[in-house]
Amino acid sequence: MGLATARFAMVTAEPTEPTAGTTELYGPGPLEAKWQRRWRDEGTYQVDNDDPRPPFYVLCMYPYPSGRAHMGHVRNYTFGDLITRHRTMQGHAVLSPMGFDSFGLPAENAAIKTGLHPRPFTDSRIDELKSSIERIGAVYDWRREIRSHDPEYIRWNQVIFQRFLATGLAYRRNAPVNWCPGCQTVLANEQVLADGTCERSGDLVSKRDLEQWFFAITNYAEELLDELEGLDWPERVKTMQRNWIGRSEGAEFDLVVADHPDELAVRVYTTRPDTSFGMTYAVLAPEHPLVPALTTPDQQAAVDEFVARVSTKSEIERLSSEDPSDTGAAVASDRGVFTGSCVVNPFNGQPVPVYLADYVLMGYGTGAIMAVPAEDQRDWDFAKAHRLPVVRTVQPPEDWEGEAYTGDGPKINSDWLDGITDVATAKQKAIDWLEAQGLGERKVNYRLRDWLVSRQRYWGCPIPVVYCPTDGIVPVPEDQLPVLAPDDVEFRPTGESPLKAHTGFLQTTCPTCGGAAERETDTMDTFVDSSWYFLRFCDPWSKDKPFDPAAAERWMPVDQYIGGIEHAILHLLYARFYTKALADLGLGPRSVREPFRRLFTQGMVRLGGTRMSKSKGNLVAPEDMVAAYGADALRLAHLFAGPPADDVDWETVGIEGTSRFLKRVWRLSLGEAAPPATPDTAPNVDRAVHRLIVRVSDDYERWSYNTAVAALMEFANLLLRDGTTDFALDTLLLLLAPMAPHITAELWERRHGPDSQVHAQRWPVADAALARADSVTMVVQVNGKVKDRLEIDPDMDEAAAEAAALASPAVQEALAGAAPKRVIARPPRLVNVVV
RNA sequence: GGGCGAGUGGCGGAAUUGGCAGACGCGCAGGAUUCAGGUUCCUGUGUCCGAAAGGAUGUGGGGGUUCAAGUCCCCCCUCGCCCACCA
Repeated sequence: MGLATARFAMVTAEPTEPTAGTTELYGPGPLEAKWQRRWRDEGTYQVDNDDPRPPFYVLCMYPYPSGRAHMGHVRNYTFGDLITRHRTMQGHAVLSPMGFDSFGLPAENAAIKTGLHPRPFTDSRIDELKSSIERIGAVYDWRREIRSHDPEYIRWNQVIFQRFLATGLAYRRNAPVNWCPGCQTVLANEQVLADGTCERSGDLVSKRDLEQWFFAITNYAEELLDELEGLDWPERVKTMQRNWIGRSEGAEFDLVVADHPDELAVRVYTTRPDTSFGMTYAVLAPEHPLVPALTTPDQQAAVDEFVARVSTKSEIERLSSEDPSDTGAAVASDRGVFTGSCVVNPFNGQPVPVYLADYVLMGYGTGAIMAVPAEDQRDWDFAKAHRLPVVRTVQPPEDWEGEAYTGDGPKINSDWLDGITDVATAKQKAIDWLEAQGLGERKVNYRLRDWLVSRQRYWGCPIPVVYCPTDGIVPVPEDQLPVLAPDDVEFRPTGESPLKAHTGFLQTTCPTCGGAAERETDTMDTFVDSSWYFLRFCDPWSKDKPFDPAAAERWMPVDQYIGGIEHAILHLLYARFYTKALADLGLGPRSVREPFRRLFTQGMVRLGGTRMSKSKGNLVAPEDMVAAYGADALRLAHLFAGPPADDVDWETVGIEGTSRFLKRVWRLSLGEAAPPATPDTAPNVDRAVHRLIVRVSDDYERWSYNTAVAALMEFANLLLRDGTTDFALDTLLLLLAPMAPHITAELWERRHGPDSQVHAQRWPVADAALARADSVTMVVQVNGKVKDRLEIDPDMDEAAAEAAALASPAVQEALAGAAPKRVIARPPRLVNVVV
């Protein structure tokens, strides 16, 4: 080999090169259309449930159909598609379905604005998105397509709901919700702005108690937490879920109300039972049911005023400390009020005053706490504002300058707990004592709350129940499902579901007694639709049940799930809950308790530093890029831009580079860019091919597509220098095929004839012996500075490497006669001579 | 306030186990081909000194461990994301 030879070969090859006029230039347009048509018409990526190959399930989170694809979609589906193609080449039966999360607010809002019914609006958006997904060459088994608003999908959604209802997993209860007086409807937390106003009407949102539907996800809190352990998910996502579930261990016990005619007790929850001797007051949530009983006549006016004020605050506002005026005692003092009553601390028999405060939430624990200002900063601030005493029960370190001390330390001021030197032991002892006295018990609490699933919206899956004056809540029998919303409704900007005004839908008969009854007009949260679509994909043709558990067992769990980090909590948690619940109900396979074995969260596409989005008006249309450079170049540009998990800024994505590379591959493959390798260069090219297979295969496994593309570029440059071989060109096409599927399909066909398809080939395997170079460069350092580079045998041992290094003239010169103090030989990479 | 990341040329990034920092690409500069533009090809491109050979320096800042640190440890700075009164 050698540069001189290669250059010479280039020069001699020149006269045989076709002139510009006869060279067929790389023109991605018609070629990509040809292959996309063929994949679709031949059903290349359709896969049957009885396929004998080992199964592999790859899934991108199904999209909300917002019209033509944007760059985020392109990035997402490029990853999914290349995995589908790569795993297929590795011999798997790859299930790669696609569907659309087609219910939701935007279509309904558009209907209110334009009068166009959400269905045609949504269907045309789906068509647009679907065709632009196909235009980037992403392939799916379209026979399995799911649309959330499909009546068949609605049917099974409702069947599952009925099973949930029958087993108590779905229930209806009064709950404090965000109520917008302007829209006359309930809002999701996400629809309430940070300042407590409605995102649509701008009105101040208040809290209201309303009957709502819930799913008892908290039944699964423990399992949802424990089974995170075994999932191959990004640590970040697992941590977010752990925090969201929020397990805490502590104790619950009663505080008896002092001097009260009735025998009343307030139950409190604490994670720090060891600090009980430091309790100097107690606090109830303003909504606590004992508030009326504990309020004394002289405090009545103050309590009423306080409760009224808190109820106008949204929960978001209450839990937020973003308001800068929220710090300091002056403000804290109006965040609570004395009830006039006292409760007795069972640990020391002392009465302490009972307050109401907005920092205590009815929805967590028991809605009441014992307050220990010395060991809780919130209690400290409140105590200071209300001039309540502070009693430390843990000795802070000598240099402690803070206020509440929450760290470890010896117990003080705590009677029989004094002398214990650590908090953990004291906690256990305090709980043991409570249990022995029959006052309370050990208790685990979760921050996670039951899932509020009802929405006062039209464009969603109807909740299939009726309300009968005699029979109460009656589920619509399964043989009458699906309950579908009527089309002839009027969309008006009242904020209320048009179903409420549709008497034909609203008025019905009770399935039990046959009397007049009213239908539920609420629909389900769209997160319900996305909580089991991946199971339906396994058997979307099922006519008698949501899906066949055996079919689901074959494919599930999803081997590779791909989506955005924005779904790290809600969607992924709900989907996990559904999978467990369906398994327990016998609707899903019992062996599958987790839906997604491996999760990848890809980064966002930004433009000029901000997130690309329609509302920001900074979209770069992928179609323009596809038209100018082709889908393959666009896919490669996304892959090459950086690590898939990182955000990318479209401004820095160099589609020029990947476009140039593909043109080069085109000319190389057609024998136009470089001549065949000579007997001198061929062995080197061969070794490079084997090394390339090792490197690129490894990069695919570890999602390092940017370096895989770099390796392929480097290899193409090598062929340009050293000449081509058939083996080199074929391997280049095979390794590139999942990432740039069109150009590789075309070039493979040209090289091997119409009966051979690149995507049907097996993924190449390197010969380790041939991948081995027969000489490698070893660096020789003196005191850590590079003095020489030696070409050595890759198997050279330490002694030989040391000898070779010391024999180097450059090293001898650097040593200047001095004897080496130490020689560190790490062949074949490096030798360091220390003087 | 808490948690998790990240900081490497003009830019995106590479360095998988502590072992030649800057692979690959963009951009830029010079050259070849071309009537010209585009395309394609070649050469150069961290910074400083130097005509060159070569030398010095260099991964946010400071310290440490090591023959050897972008990588490990400690402190600090900056940026990003998530959770934010959960008792």
